[in-house]
Amino acid sequence: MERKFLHIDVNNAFLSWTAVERLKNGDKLDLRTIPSVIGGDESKRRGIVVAKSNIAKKFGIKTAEPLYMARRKCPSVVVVHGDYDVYKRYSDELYKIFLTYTEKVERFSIDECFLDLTGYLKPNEDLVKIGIEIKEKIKKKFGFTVNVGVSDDKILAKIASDFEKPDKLHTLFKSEIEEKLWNLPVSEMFMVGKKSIPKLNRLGIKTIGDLANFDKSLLIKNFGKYGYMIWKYANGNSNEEVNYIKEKPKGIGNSYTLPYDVGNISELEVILAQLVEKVAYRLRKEDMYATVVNVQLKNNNFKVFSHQKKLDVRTDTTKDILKAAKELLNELYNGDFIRLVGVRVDGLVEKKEMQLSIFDMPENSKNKKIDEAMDRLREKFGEDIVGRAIDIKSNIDDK
DNA sequence: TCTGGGGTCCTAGGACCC
DNA sequence: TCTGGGGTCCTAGGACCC
Repeated sequence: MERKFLHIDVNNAFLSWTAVERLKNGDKLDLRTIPSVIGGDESKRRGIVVAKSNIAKKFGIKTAEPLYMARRKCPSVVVVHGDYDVYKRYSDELYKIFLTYTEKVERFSIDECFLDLTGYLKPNEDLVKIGIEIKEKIKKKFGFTVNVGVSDDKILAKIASDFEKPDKLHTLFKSEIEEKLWNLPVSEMFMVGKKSIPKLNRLGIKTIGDLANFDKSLLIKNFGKYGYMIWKYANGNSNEEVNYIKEKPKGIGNSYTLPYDVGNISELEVILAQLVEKVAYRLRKEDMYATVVNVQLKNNNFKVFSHQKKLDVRTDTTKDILKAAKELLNELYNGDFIRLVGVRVDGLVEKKEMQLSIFDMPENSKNKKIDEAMDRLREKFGEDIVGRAIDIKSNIDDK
């Protein structure tokens, strides 16, 4: 049976959502009508462009570039901080709308969903018409726009939604790829990033059509599995399914860019402890145990290095994770001036009643009680109630 | 007034085992 | 005393996505 996929992508999501929220709260200025960006706090060295208005884009401002560069391109650009809670709320509302069309909705990111409507359409319904209906409904209800990609292949639907923006619906059926996809430069291809472009170019691959028609085994020889994947995508044969059942995370991590470079391990350990608190809390909220702990540092030259280790016993306690993280930090730290510290737990496994006995040891139950008490404080007063050393530090820095 | 943060997947090399 | 080969596990690093 012919498959029926939609990919729906919010146009300039963080910027649009912030703009709509501000209008709702009585603001007269629509950020979408001026050169504006969502950006981080420069005094805390988070000064990058997270999202931009279409007008900002016309000035050549790019996502992820430093704000000072954006200002150089457009001195009058308005920079606004983001609000993740607002974004989460709009994302949830969208998801609810999509679920009225099919239960097969995959939340690919906070502002993108895949819908599988195969077998969900009545005989008189048409996939494109449904796409238009969804698009118009969102615009009317919320006041922001989306792009809709329509295809009989999941990845082609995603590529289609990336065509001309905003507020557009595009089809890219397998039968249309020669005409609509293959003439585009290979740099436009989903999953082809800036490291792969020159490598592909060196093989004579300039367009997506070149990629699709390139010798498969030669691509595999040069790029391994990755080569096979992008070759399939370019030929419209991803054959991927919409993963509508929410998967458990495989790893959980937090990282922190320090407001100033730190060249001293005891100061790093303070930050490390804060990050472990956060990561361990999120791990417990997922009802999972970690089997691997990873610590990452970035030095003042932006060189990233990391160490990880497998734990002897799976755990979800702050204490165990901190112990491992400290050991890793100590073997990792070489005296560099450090810009960023990160902590991740990996190899996550779901909690099962079975192993309770191992964790009922006196020492463990004590740690558990501490963690539970802290977690209750977090639930009650918000995450910031415990461990505020990071904030105190940056406040001092602001003075 | 220099470059965020959260993820997933893959690869290469070494250790270790049979 | 010149040394294969297959397999698994672990670690470090990198590419890509939003």
